[in-house]
Amino acid sequence: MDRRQLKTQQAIRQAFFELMKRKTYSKITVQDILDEANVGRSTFYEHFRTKEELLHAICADIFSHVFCPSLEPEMRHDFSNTNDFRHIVIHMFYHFYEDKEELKGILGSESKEIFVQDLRGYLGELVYDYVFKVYKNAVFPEDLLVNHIITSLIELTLWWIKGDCKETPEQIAEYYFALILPVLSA
Amino acid sequence: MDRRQLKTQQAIRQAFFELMKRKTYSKITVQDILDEANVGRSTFYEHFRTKEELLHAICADIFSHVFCPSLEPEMRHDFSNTNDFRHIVIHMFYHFYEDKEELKGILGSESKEIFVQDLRGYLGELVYDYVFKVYKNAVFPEDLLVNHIITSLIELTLWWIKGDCKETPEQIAEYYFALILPVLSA
DNA sequence: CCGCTATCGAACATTGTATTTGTTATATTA
DNA sequence: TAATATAACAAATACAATGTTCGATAGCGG
Repeated sequence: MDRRQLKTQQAIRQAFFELMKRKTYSKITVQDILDEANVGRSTFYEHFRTKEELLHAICADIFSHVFCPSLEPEMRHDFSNTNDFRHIVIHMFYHFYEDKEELKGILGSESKEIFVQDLRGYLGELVYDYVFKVYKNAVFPEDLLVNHIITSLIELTLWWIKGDCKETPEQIAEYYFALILPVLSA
Repeated sequence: MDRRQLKTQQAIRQAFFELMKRKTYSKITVQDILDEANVGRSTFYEHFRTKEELLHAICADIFSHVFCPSLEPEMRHDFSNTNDFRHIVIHMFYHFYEDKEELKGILGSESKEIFVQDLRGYLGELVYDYVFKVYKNAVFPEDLLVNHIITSLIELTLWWIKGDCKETPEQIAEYYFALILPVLSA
């Protein structure tokens, strides 16, 4: 990739994070980003169609580390050992901890919704596969249960990051399974 | 209140709901509302400072029925009998069922966030009081638990309405407590 | 070194918000 | 029912932000 493109991509992303320390997502204008990143107007629009597309790209960056397929080939699509899912969750929390500062910005404003929406996408299949290895009873409708398991994970994440990640990733994972396992084995 | 004011208030609210059947919240412009409601521009701004303020007002309308203080004086601030909270929840689902159509519109677009935010406000104290009548163990941090109980209620509501309220209010309430009671008495 | 292309920046069209102003219509109350 | 208050209205306007276009310039890779 052309160095120039790379440079502006980085400049824009960095500017975005910088601005997020000071302003709320919806208050940040494209112009703000251009000024902060020292990038021409038309250049920005050659890279991203809208401000929202930029945010999606940034989320994708984050998730590409979190849900990296290559790093954990053996723990995918095999939940015969229930611990695999536990490992993935812990792994996720570790990565979120690394991106703590950026995430605090994103989750502290309207951008939260987009982040959550994207995260839901990634967790969807994953949780679905998991739940039906563990879940035996037919107390709940399938999708209600899956929705609750996903939602609980997401909301716990939000709570954790909002509170500045005081607990360790392992501790948070413990909390998570303490919240959902009683339901799965009701 | 002046009949004229009442009339425009109703016209605006009704126009809003009508538009929500066709468009997403963020796609609805003030102009759309003016046209649909047959109301002058300046008139609108004499009633609401912004479109968002209108939405808050509409949410307040809905919640005023749901969390009506006068209707249930005996079941407030007394959770010595745990069933009181159960009744409030069922009562809530009943009202949401009545407002089903409107809620589907609101929850089906960006307006969801504002609705949820407002609902959180109403549920906050209520759930807090409830949880610590029931909860005995010190497995979770207080606010984590409260957050989870509130969130689960909200997300279950969203799931239910999105799915067109196929279950009865009582049924949904059952699901809710089946989701949270195992956690509270872990 | 040459050709390709990314960047620049200014201008522009567009859309939407919110305010202001003066006029008209409709309530309330005396 | 007449007088007073005030709500509704239309039109004009300021303003803020988005997204597009275009010709010139500078930097990259082969």
